[in-house]
Amino acid sequence: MFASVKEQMDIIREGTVEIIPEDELVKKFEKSIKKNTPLNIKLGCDPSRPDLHIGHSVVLNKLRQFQELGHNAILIVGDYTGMIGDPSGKKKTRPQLTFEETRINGESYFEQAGKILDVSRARVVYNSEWLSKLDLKELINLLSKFTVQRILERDDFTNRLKDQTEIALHELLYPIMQGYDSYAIDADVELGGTDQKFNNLVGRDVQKRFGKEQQVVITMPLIEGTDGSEKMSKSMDNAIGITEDPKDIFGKTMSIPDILIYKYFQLTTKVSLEELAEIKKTLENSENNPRDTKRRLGYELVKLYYDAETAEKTIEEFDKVFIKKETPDDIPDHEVKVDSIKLIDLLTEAKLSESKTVARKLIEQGAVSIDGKKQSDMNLVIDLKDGMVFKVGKRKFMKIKK
RNA sequence: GGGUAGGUAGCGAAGCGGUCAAACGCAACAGACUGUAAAUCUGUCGACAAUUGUCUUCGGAGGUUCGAAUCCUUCCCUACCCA
Repeated sequence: MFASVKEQMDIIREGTVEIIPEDELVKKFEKSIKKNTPLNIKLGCDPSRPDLHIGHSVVLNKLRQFQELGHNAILIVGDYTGMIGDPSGKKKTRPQLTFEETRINGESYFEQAGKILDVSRARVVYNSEWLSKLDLKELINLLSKFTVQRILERDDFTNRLKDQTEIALHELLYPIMQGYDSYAIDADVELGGTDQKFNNLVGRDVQKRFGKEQQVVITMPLIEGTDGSEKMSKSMDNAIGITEDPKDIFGKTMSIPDILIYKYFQLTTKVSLEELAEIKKTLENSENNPRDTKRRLGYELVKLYYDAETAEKTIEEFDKVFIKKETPDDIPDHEVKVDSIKLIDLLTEAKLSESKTVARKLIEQGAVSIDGKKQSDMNLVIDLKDGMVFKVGKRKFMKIKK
């Protein structure tokens, strides 16, 4: 049984940037109710970057809503395109994946998405299934339905032409291949970030050219990463991974700029609309410390990807280390076999610093302490004792184990 | 195929024979401060050794020179214009 069209629309519309076109979605819902068949909701996944971060969760959350409304979630792993290798980086050609890698990554993607989706009711397909069967004749037929101008309209390409960065020929085919995926699985709706708008619209074109019903494209906002300016991505090193340690999820959340707090709540957590309104009010009142709201955000995220208990513990640890500046409970051990060692050698060996030179600089800057006592002698030789606690910077700790 | 402009540290970008381990910006790291791993300010930011030293870096390989990121040869790569 499906909910009413209005109910479904209200839920789906929430948080989206665009629904193209909205009236077609209404019609699709109507038809689905009348025929009592679920809609196919497509989401493409990139198997070259199998680590999901909370930026991906925005779109996955929307997909989950569709699931909850009784529709089919279809995850498409772009293994075929992954095997060809997408050199979308500026200079580096992306390493081409082997067949095995795409499978492993695909599975890992699926597993991670399971933290958000109901995977037992989701379908995963690999696009090699149909793309590898296209022969040149069919490919040419497919390509003949598009013009260079149409493909170059895409912002990315336009900008790259302007910036004089290379565009590999096959990159031009990507949108068409992705569009072909929609045709192959009979997608009714395709979800994606706003950056995928163009690609997803091409899906509509492909379906139309081949005489199929066109999909509705729903775009979701992209969120900025922890640096607050660039879109969250692993390559920008500003992402919060959903499989990261609770303390990293929490800590990284605490490092986002204050202005992003609301957006994160809205797009990456499951808090209700009422709570959202309350959070907004809290943030607008300058008497409140944004830190406290941010801390709640971190709590919500840890709770989402772990559980409430872990979230409580994480918050306690954070307070202890960063607000009260105490030593955390859980410190990694470093096993030593010798009785004494130079401090700089120890720090390097234990990976608390990258090199001895860096270790020296850290000591010079007063970043190193042993059992709470700041060390300033870079030639210091330490007599190692079991249980000694070393601290480097604000968050690197190590306990000696003999 | 012809022409032009380029390839510099994590990225962007100066330098165009010695004073270059290489300006500057961003990122990163550290310190101070702070209601936060926000913001702001200060510092560090190739490696090794130590108190002004040594070694490896400026697309690759050779060469010229007392001395090269800087000049020459050659190769590889990229963008743009022309065909």
